[in-house]
Amino acid sequence: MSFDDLGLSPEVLRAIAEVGYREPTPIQAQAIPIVQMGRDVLGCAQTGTGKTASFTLPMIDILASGRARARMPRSLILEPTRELAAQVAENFDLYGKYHKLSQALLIGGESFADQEKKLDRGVDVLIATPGRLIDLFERGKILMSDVKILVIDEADRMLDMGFIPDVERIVSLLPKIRQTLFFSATMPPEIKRLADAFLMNPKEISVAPPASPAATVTQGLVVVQDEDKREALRRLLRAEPVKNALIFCNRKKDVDILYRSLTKHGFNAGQLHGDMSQPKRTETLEKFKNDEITLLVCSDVAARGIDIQGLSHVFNFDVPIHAEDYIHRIGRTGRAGREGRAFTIASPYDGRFVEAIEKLIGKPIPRIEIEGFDAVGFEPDAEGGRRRGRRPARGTGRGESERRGGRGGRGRGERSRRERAPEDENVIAAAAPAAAEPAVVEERPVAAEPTERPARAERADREERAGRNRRPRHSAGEERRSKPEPIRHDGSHMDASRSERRAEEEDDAPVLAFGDHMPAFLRHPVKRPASRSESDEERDVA
DNA sequence: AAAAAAC
Repeated sequence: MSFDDLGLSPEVLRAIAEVGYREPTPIQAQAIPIVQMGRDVLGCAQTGTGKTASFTLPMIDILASGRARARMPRSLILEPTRELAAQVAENFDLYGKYHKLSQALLIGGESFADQEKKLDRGVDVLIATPGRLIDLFERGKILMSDVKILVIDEADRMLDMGFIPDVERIVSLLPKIRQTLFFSATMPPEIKRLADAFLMNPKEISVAPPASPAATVTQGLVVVQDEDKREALRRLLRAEPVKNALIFCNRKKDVDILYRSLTKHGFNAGQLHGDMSQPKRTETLEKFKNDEITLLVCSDVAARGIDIQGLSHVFNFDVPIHAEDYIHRIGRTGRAGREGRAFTIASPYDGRFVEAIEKLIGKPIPRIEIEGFDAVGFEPDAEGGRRRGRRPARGTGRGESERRGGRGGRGRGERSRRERAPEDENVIAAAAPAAAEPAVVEERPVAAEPTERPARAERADREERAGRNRRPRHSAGEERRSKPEPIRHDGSHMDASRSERRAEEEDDAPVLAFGDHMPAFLRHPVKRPASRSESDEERDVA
């Protein structure tokens, strides 16, 4: 099967060839002829299957004849997130290179003026998120009466995000006679109902059983104490052959904390979540795609559909609460038949969430071990109910750390190994991966000898920490750390007590006016407003 | 429990 067999125009074929694609993916092979026939499509496909091109390619040819009138777009594509909308727009640029189609990207967070100007000039392709589209419609900037093709992408996600009323409203504004392409990774009853309402005699296309991660993704899961998660992540990052990775957190606040922690530890990281300004979001994603940033800490804004060429790894710093999100997240890697690796860091209280995920994907996620960490199990669900706060009440932290005594994964790693029972062949020795390409973030293997913790290293560790505190805060912190920091390969920082680590974390918070000698009891992070869209700027000021 | 999306 080749693209030449699909009846696409020479112009589109030329654009495809220049991008380097030769063979259509299964969904493209199935959907393109149907779309060309003008039929409705109900596509059940995971992201990463080439879904976007399955509608952009034939749409370009269909729209090639005819011209758009002012404010009357000829086609409309609805996307759940701004990033996805932007990605689809890029797709039209790419494959529509030899056509003169006009397009407009209507998303929030950007100026109205440019979008209105484009609408006035007339657009063949309108790509939008629901909110901004409705806003512009209510301002009288758009007339929907000429829309011939409607695409609803990621319908299940629109449902999750509560966009369905908006979508229904938008669809009610469109002509009844039109072609509709409806895509969803899953088909819960509510989505089926919508599909029935929007589509006429659709051709159903299903390319991968929903809820099954790409077979090319190697998965692993490790359970550690909450307070050890960052350390566990760093070790994984150093042990794995990471080219680039998405690191998912469940909360925006934690995205920010983890991003700063990783940056502090010398990793080349960026962050992406919905409280950031749109320009910053766009810029960060661009940098990640250009490999200027290696690790992107993100919320679920990036969980679905975002297409990053050759993403080597996905890490779940938090277990996703909704099992489907697990599939979406790890589906960012292993795309287009490539290999990908996905690791999940669970806390002892995530048992039931992990269970739900394993039930959904129909198999257990292989447990891995991280050198130097004790194997921790899940707490029974009863206790999970009153999950301990992520940040225990603050004291000086001293008593806590003393009670914990010399906890430190190191020295007890050996013992943990006996826990491995059920599926030894599946155990991924995360700390000593099979020789693949070397890690970008860390070339040397993580310490293998879990025996003694040299006091010298510990002291150096403390001094280093203290030194960092004395160092003036740079405003250009990100640039300063563009290269991984080649320190502490031996995992000596493992034994930092929890209080030390907490202090380290508070170190991230902007501290005003106390200089270096602020008393410890005052070292609380500044309480910030819920919206932290300017967090980067705040940090620079601090 | 949290994320996303309009101002």
